Amino acid sequence: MEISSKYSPSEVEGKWYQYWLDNKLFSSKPDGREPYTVVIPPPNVTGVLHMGHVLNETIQDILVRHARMEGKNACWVPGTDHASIATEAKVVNRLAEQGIKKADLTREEFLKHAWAWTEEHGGIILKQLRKLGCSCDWDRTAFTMDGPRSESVIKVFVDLYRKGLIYRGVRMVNWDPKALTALSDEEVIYKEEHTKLYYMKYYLAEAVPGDFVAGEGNVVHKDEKGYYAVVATTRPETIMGDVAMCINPNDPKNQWLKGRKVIVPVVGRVIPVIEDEYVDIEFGTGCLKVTPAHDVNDYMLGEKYNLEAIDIFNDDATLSDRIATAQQKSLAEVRVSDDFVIDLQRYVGTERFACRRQIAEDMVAAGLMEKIEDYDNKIGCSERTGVPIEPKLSMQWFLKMQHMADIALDPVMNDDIQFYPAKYKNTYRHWLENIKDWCISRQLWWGHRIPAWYLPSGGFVVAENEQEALQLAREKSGNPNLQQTDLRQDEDALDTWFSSWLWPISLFDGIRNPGNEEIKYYYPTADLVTGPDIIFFWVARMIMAGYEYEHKMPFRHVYFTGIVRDKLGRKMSKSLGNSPDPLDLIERFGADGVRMGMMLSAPAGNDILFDEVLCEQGRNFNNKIWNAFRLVKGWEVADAEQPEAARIATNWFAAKLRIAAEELADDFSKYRLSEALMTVYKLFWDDFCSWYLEMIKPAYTDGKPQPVDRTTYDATLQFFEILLKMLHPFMPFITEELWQALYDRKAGESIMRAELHLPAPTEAERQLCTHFEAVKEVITAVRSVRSQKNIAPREVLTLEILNANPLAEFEAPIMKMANLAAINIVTEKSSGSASFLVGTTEFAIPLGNLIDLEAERKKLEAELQRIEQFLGSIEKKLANERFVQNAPAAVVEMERKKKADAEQKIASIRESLANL
RNA sequence: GGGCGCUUAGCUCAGCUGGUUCAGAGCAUCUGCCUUACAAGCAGAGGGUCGGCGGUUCGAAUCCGUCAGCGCCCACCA
Repeated sequence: MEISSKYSPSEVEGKWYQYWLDNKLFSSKPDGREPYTVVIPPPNVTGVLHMGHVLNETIQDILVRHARMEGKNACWVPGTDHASIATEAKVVNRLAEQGIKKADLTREEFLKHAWAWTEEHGGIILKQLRKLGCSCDWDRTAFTMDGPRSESVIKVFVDLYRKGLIYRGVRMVNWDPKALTALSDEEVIYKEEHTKLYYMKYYLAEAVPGDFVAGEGNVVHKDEKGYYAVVATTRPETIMGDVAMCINPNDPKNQWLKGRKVIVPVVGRVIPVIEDEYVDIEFGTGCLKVTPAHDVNDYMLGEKYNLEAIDIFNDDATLSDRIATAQQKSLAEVRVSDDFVIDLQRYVGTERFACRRQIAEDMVAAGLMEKIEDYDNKIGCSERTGVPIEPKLSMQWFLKMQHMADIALDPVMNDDIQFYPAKYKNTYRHWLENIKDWCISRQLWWGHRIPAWYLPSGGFVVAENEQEALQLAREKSGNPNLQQTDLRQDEDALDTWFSSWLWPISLFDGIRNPGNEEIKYYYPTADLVTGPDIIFFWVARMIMAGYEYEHKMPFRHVYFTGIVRDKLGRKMSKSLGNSPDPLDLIERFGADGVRMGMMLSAPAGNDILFDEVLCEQGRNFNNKIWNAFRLVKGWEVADAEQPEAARIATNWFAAKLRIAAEELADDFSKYRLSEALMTVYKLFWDDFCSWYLEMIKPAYTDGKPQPVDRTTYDATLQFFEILLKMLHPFMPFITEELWQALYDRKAGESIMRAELHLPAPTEAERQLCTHFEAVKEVITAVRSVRSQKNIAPREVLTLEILNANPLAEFEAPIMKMANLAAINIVTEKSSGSASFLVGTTEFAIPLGNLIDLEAERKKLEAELQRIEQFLGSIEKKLANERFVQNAPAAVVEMERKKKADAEQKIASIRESLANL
């Protein structure tokens, strides 16, 4: 049979994926087996596959396929996330391209567009996962906004509301002025920015009799317009909302300001100087402007001192006309000199940053600005839209988190739920111990609408549906004639994570249908694979929901992946253009090659420096496997006696497989998947191909290959099958292709469902492998001599062993692999031979006049020096009485043996030198 | 400002409770080979004062302290 020497993934991958689908090999139903459940971290429904997904999904598929081959009932549930803010933003942009403004649409019209978009793009990513080989149970594909999931979300909202854990209130929230919605604290990312620090003059409102007495550390400012305090701020535009100035009562510089009133520059409002130890004496001038509507801390001060909050912005962060109204009002109360006032009307409607520039300019012109300095500052920005968030007072829905934190902390700290790597336990604890209530409402349409209905008479009811709402509303209002149309449902949607936190439960319908067969069987899930960036957004909250609704952990292990970076360590991004298209990579290297490339560089929790050459390595490995298969299947088989070398090789490799299986199991149990892959990689390439196959390869006589004996052949096919099984979780396609071709298989059979159980290695097998390492050393040493002396591999040599051969039982493979004519035990080496040591045994290869005596002497002398040095250090150690007394006997014994060995080696090298 | 982590070969990383001749792996590099499975390959080789300093110990890549560099997370300094 003629098979290409190159493996061609594109020809087999599609075929086998379809085969798996056709035979329902991914599907799972509850049965008597141990379940192994994984729920996919649902990608955004409109997203496309990127390298981060490739990493994440490959890991999950490896775990799932591995569990399946262990005989577990593996169930990997796929699905997508509606990603409310991201998707809504995309839809808004798309509509804008068509000249449609969201504001011009009704909610219903907008949602129609959003669903159309979702249907158009939704699921693309799931199709792409198939190319990667993901073995998800596609019949279970879910969407966070499909029927069952939406009902679950609403049910949970109502339940938590009735438990008193959800409340509605006016709070300072993170406002995204682009998306026009509130965000949770977790959705705000802080960015370092170069800004300015503006020092503004707040003149005293009252005339002061005489001069202030300097001293007492008072720092007093005065100019022709009078005395003034200086306030430093990064946001001069917010002075329009100033209602107080605050100093630290212990600040010596500002004692003179105690009890005074000052004039807000530009605005002309007269405000009190209040005192609070919150103010940092060291920062700026120690004077803080208080703007309760636009700063979280100021808001707290406002509450404490009962100050008015003047909201100066519209929702889109343009200046509201309230600033002008407020100015007129305050000027009507206390008239101040025009020197300090500018009509605020001119700022109404301007954008916040334009306004900042303008007001700073105006203040400089009016002499109200002391100075402006450069300043580095951290600015909170919206995770989704990127624009700086605006702290804003608004009415929102919140979930009380203390109770949730209480039930979610212990299980992680005491390892009921295990994190890999464990360092994230700290991060997790810190967040839970400083938990804040979760703002769950979003001013968006794309999402689960909050199930609250407002009554015409005021107040609201929370219910699972309109009928129930109406009934509750009638009871609450005491008006039995109340109609559906009298009720107005809350316009807001819920935070996306308010649905994803239920994912491990809602996928098995555990919320709507508690205690059903599926939830009982599949929950808790086994492993969650996700990035540490969503540990708070998602992981922590799933744990909370898990304990609240199932009273059990949602998953037993969490595997945190790293971030995929390029080989220079930069994050992959569209703008850098350093993010390869996974489908293109699959095209070029095959899915198996890409999977391997990804895994070779992916220890849990460390960032992954992705380099295409790793995929190349994966492709090369596929090719190696392919060619090993070609070799083995190309052999003719005969009923002949098994050659000695093959017999030994077979025993050795059988032992080697068991030891490797043990290592693999250990790697898997610790989620060290890269190591596991490397273990199989070396097992296949080095041990199987370079050693085993070479040892059993039938000889050629008369230019024709001899047939292989049946015993060896059968063993080899078995080994090959085991190797394929070990490789299958990592490289599903090529292993299926070859597994199918290795033996005759029944229709519908698959390596996917083949089980892999190897017995633990026996002590004798371990010994065998240890001895065999010495065999390899001898063979390598002979080859090395060949290489140094330029002796062709096909030229037959003789090997001499001084005194006795400790590897006597391995003569056959040594002769074959080193291409020797004979192995002779000698008491004295032939003159003119190249010698080497393995262990304490001396070997020599007679080379006649090929030998370069001088070079040989140099080599031996170098070796002698090295060993003498080594001996010296050991002797010193053994001469140290404290070592001999304190170290464990075994360690001392080992040192004595090292000494004896070294002495023996020195003796034999000296002898060789003498013989030269 | 707090917390966590990292620093071992040219690159990416192993090295678990200090002691098996412990300084390792893969890739890359160098040398020689188109040897009848595979040149996307075969055989062989070179390469590191384990970030610096100090300490504990009979013994330190491993434990402790400290310094330097890098990274991540959290935090209301305007």
